[in-house]
Amino acid sequence: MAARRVTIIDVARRAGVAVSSVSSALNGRPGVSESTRERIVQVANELGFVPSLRAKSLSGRRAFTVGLVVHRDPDVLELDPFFGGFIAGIEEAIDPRGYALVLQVGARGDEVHQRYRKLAADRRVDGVFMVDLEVDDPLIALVQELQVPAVAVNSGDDSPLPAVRQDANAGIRETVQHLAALGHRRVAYVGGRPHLLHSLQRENAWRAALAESGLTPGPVVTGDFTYLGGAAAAATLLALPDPPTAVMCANDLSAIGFITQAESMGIDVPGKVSVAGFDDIQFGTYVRPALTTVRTTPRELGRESGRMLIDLIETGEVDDVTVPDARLVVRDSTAPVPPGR
Amino acid sequence: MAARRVTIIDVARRAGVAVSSVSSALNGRPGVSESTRERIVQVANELGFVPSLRAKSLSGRRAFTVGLVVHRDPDVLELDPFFGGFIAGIEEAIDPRGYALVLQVGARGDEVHQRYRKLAADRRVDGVFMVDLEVDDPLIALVQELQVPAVAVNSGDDSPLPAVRQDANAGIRETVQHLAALGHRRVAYVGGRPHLLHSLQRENAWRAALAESGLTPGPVVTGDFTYLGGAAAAATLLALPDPPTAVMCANDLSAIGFITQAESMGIDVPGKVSVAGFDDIQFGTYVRPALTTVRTTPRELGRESGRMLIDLIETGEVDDVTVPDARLVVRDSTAPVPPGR
DNA sequence: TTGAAAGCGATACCAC
DNA sequence: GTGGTATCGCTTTCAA
Repeated sequence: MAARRVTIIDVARRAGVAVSSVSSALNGRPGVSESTRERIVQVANELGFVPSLRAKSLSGRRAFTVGLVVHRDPDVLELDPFFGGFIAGIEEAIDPRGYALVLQVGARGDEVHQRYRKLAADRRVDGVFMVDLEVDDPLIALVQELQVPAVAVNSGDDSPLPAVRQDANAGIRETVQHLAALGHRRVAYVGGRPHLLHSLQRENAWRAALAESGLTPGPVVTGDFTYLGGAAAAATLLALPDPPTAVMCANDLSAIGFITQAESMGIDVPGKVSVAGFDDIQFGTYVRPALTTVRTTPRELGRESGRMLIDLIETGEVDDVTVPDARLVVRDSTAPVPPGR
Repeated sequence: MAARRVTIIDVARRAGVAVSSVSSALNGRPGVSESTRERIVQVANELGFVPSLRAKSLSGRRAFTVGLVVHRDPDVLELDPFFGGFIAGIEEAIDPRGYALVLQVGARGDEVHQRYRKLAADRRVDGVFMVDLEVDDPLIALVQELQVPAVAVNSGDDSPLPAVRQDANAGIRETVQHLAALGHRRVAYVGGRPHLLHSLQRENAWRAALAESGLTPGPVVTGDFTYLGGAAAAATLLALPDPPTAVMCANDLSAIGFITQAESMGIDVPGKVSVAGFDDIQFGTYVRPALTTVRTTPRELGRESGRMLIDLIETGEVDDVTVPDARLVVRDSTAPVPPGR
């Protein structure tokens, strides 16, 4: 049988002080002389006192827990480069501060709503991360209604929620400039799931960058961030009477799908068409040709999000944060425009 | 400002009964007449009463939370086919029963130990999942010492912990039989990280299956479950004076690495060498040739693990469970042995 | 500065 | 059956 837990009362008794003094001493609150504090700390260590999280939660009205609801199909999750790093980053930030992460997965929209409602009703978490935000996402209104502290990841500039962002613009601009410098004038775009905010952001960045380079947008295919979507886009774009000489894809997975499809159509990459991705997944370094892409840093995003959320929970306010830009990584899937095009 | 929470006292007052009766009524405990129970439930609904999880935790000595500590590098996680499905499965099982999952990530061994210790000291979770078990894993002793209920996933047959297993034997036997039927006599093996229990299990299964088919084991390369490891194994095995005509890899990722390396050495797959993987990751269906592999079902494992862990927490004992066997999926990376070999 | 006592919101035991 | 109350282990007022 487990020995009875050492409680704050044991510490108080042993140190010959009141429990309130122990509490103040151990939580660094004022109201105890330095000498008693030292004695209390000493005794607490001797006794191996660990304050009960449950009791703290009940009396302190905090769960010391934050939540992440992943609105995605588990199968999609398998190929997702974001969450592993993001979660690791969150952990780095919250663990030292005594918080833990509750993770929930749900594919369907209504399901996700229910998760948030339940999380809030149970007061299981003190705050939540909002990722994969959609345009006019109803979840934003939901967490506001629920009064749950929340930080948004890569939300729009007009986010009503505190936000941490990694700007895609810089990386995409670099990519477009890189392609332009290689002589490409007809640059197509393979988008991601259109209602997702970051799909829009990326596409807008692409348009803006083209304009800056004095180019007009090439054909655009609406994709879905999947391998198969990228392959389908290749089938469409490369069958065009005047096919693009370069393609920017909304993520690496679709870029890889695009490349595979192109090659199976006998169209060489990057000989006939240059392809660039976005994310910098590991597979991008393994495929042939190795993928030119924009490197994002989910771990930094997670770390900053975690820090922000806890600051928000504990102080009630935080400033938005921007992590260093996503940057272009040039590999082998982009090359000078073929002669005669 | 958030309205004051509706408590059990409010419900009791409104229903004109004692709080203890409300508690009994709402938790389906005996000791209340059917009529008062109905009235209480009615009132609770009217008032929108949601019992406080925090108070329940403190008085009921349960956190209604279970933990998963992932002993892995976040970068590796990115390509891992297991956790997405596994976590989704856990959730399916625990959410309806009122539990949530705390996820922690840690790469270094001592770090992981500390996580478990902290989880236990804080009593943050009521139980934990043990995955990626190593041979003579010290974590098993740790959770026993810590007295934390735990279920082991794919542990050895002599596990001191309740376990849920998916047998790799059947699938690997099928694979070997498939290769044997194609005429292969010289079947190599590319292993996984050697101290991991499931690496051993898979290699043993391979040996046993070969023996059953009357074949002697081909060359074995110790891998590490990575793409690069698979590629390195190909470089080694295919440079042998008498190279194998077929290779079984400990997982799909290394199989894909193997294939890529083989082809870059000008050795056709499956023309010159057949390659089979293990896991059935999505990429396996995208690569050319599409990968012959053994399909595992992490989601089922998660679901059963979740169910078991909660049963264990609530009843103190459970029986081991075996989910349906991993099965062979034949695609294009395996073919008849080339003539003359 | 220190200590006593009132919450926090349930569960569970024990009278009646 | 039902109602009162001690208990879980802290935090936080408020007197002394």
